[in-house]
Amino acid sequence: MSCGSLTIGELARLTGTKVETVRYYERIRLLEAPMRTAGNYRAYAPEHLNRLSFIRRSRDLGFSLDQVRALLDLSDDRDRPCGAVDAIAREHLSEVDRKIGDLQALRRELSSMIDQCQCGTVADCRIIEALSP
Amino acid sequence: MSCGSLTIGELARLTGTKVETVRYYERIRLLEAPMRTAGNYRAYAPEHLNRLSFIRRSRDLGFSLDQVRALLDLSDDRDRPCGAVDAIAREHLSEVDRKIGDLQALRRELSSMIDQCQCGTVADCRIIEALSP
DNA sequence: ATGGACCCTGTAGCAACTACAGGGTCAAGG
DNA sequence: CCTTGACCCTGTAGTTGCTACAGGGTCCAT
Repeated sequence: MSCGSLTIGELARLTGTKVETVRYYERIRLLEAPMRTAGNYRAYAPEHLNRLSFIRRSRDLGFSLDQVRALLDLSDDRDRPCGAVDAIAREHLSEVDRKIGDLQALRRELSSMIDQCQCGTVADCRIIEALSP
Repeated sequence: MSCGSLTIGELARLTGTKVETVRYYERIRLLEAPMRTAGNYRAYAPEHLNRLSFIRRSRDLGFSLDQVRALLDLSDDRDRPCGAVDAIAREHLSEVDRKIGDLQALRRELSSMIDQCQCGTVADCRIIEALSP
C-alpha cells in the first residue's frame, strides 16, 4: 500500500497477528478503526502498528484484554504517575503466582496417582480408584 | 426426595457443582439423563452421584471434558488393561508441566519489569516502556 | 480479460460453563 | 384450603479471546 500505510495483511504479518484477530480488536474497540481506501480497504498508519505491537506484547505476557485496555489508556497519559500501571502489573503477577501454585499442587496429585499405577486391568487401576468417590 | 433418589439441587450440593452445570453435563451427554418424577423433576439414583463425583474430581485435576469422557468409558470396562488410562493421565501431566514452565517464564519477565518501575510518571515508566515496541 | 491473492461484512463456532426469563411444583404454616 | 417461598423446568444468550467460514468485492500482473 502506498504512502506509508499498511493493509490489514501487512499489519498482521508485522505483528504476528491473524487478520481476523485485527478485525476483532477493531470490533471491540481495542484498536482504533483506520481510514479506508477508495476500494474500502483498511489503511493503517504507523501509530496502528505501535498500538498493535503493544497489545500483542501485553497479551503474550498474559494480560487480559481489559488489562491491556487499561494499560493503553494509562500509557496515553504521559504525565500521570505510573502507580496504576504498577498496580495492574502486580495484580497480574499475583494471579500468575496463584496459577503456578495451583498447577504445582495439581501436578503433585497427578504424578502420585500415575506412580501408583501398576498397569494391570482397569479393575485395579489406581488412577481410576483415585478418581472414584 | 423419597426412595433414595436425589433432586438436582441435592446432587449439586453433594458434589459441589452448580445446578446449571449438572444440566449442562446432561445436555452434552456426559451424565446420563435420570428418571423424572410425576412433576417432571429429575430424580437421581446413587450411580449418578458416583458418576458426577468422578467427573468433578477429574475436572478439579484439570482433565478436559473429552478426557473425562474417555476416563469414564475406560472405567466402565473393568477387564480391559489400564494402559489407556495411564496414557491419558501422563499426557495431561505433561500438559500441566508445559503450562507451569510457560507461566514461570512469564512470571520472570513480569517481575523483572515490575522491579524496574521507579513509580514516577507514565512518561518514564519502565513497564510501559517494556511493553512498547 | 482473467486469474489469483488479497480484502470486505456478517455470522457461527470453540471450551466450559453461567445467568437469566418466564414459567411450573411442592411442602409448610396460617 | 390457600398462600408463600424455595425449589424445579425449558430455552436462550452471555462470558473470553479468538477462529473459521460463506459469499462476495478489489487489485494487480499477465
